[in-house]
Amino acid sequence: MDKYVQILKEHGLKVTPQRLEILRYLDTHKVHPTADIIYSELKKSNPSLSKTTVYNTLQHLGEHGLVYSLTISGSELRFDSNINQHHHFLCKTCGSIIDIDIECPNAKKVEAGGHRIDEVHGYFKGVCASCLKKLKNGDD
Amino acid sequence: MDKYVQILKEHGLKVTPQRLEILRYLDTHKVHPTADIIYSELKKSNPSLSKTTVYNTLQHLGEHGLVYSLTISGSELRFDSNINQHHHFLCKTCGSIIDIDIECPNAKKVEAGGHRIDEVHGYFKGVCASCLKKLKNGDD
DNA sequence: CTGTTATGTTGTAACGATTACAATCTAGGG
DNA sequence: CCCTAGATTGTAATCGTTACAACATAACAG
Repeated sequence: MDKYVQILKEHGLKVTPQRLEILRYLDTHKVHPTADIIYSELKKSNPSLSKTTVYNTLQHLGEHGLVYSLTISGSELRFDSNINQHHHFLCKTCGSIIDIDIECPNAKKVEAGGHRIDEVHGYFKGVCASCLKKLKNGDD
Repeated sequence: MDKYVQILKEHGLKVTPQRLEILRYLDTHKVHPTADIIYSELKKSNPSLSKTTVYNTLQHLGEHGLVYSLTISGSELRFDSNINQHHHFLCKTCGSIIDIDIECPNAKKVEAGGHRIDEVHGYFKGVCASCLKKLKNGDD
C-alpha cells in the first residue's frame, strides 16, 4: 500500500487525492513551505484544487501530529513535516529557514512551573552563513 | 526629566506625546499586548490617536531595541518591553503569555554553524498551571 | 520668540493570510 | 450499488498590518 495512504488510514483520516498530494508534497519538499506555496505547486497538476482544501488539510494533519506549523516569520505560517524536535533559523537576508538539529534542554524547567507543554519552538533570527559570505565578498 | 523623554532622546528619536504614551504603556503593562490593545487603551485618553501611529511607533522602538515583538501566537504580533533574554509560554486554554526566565544555551551551537544571530525566541505552548488546576477541579 | 523644515501623525484605502460558509461531490461502510 | 458523513470547492468576509497622501508639530536656527 502507498506510504501516504497508510499514514492517513493509521490516523483514521479519509483518504482523498488532495490529502495524499499534500502529504507527499510536504514529505518530499522539506523547505517549510507556506500554505500558498503548497497550493500553487499542487494546482499545477490538479487545477481544481482549492486553497481552502489546503488550509483544511494542513489543519487536520496538524491535529493528528503529522505536520507542525512554524510562526517564525510572523506574517504567515510555515509547515514542517519533520516531527522530530528541532529548532529553526530564519535568515533575514534571504528569507530561508534552516533546520537546527538541537533540542531544548529547558523544557523540564518550564514543566517544573506546573505548566503542561505540548509544543516547543526554538527560533533564531539573523543572517545565515551563506549570506554573510556574500556580504563579505561585496566589501572587497 | 521624564524617564520616557530621556529614553527617546538617548536614541535620537523625536519626543512626541504619542511615543511617550506608548512607551509608558508598554513599561507599565507587561502583558505582551497586541498593537490593537495598545491602540484601544491609549485611544481612551487620546481619541485622535491613529492605529498607524501605534504601528509606526512600535516599529521605530523595535529598530532601536526598545521593544521586542513576539510571533508566538502566529496570527498577531505581541510586544514586549522586557529586553532581557527570556522565553515565553502560551497557554492555549486562556491565551495568556507567561514569561519564562531562562536563556537559550544553544545559541553558541548555531553560531558555530557560521550564522549570525540577532534574535533568539523560545516559545512553549500548552496549558498553564492555573488552567490545569481548573480543569482538574472540573473533573470532580 | 518665530519661521522653517524634516519628521511625525492621521485617516482611509489597500493588502495578504486565513477563515466562514453554502453548494456540490465523494470515500467508504452497509 | 446506495447512503451519508465528511471532504472539496469557490466566493465572500475577516483580521492584522502596511501604503499613501494630507496635515500637524518638534526641534533647531536665527
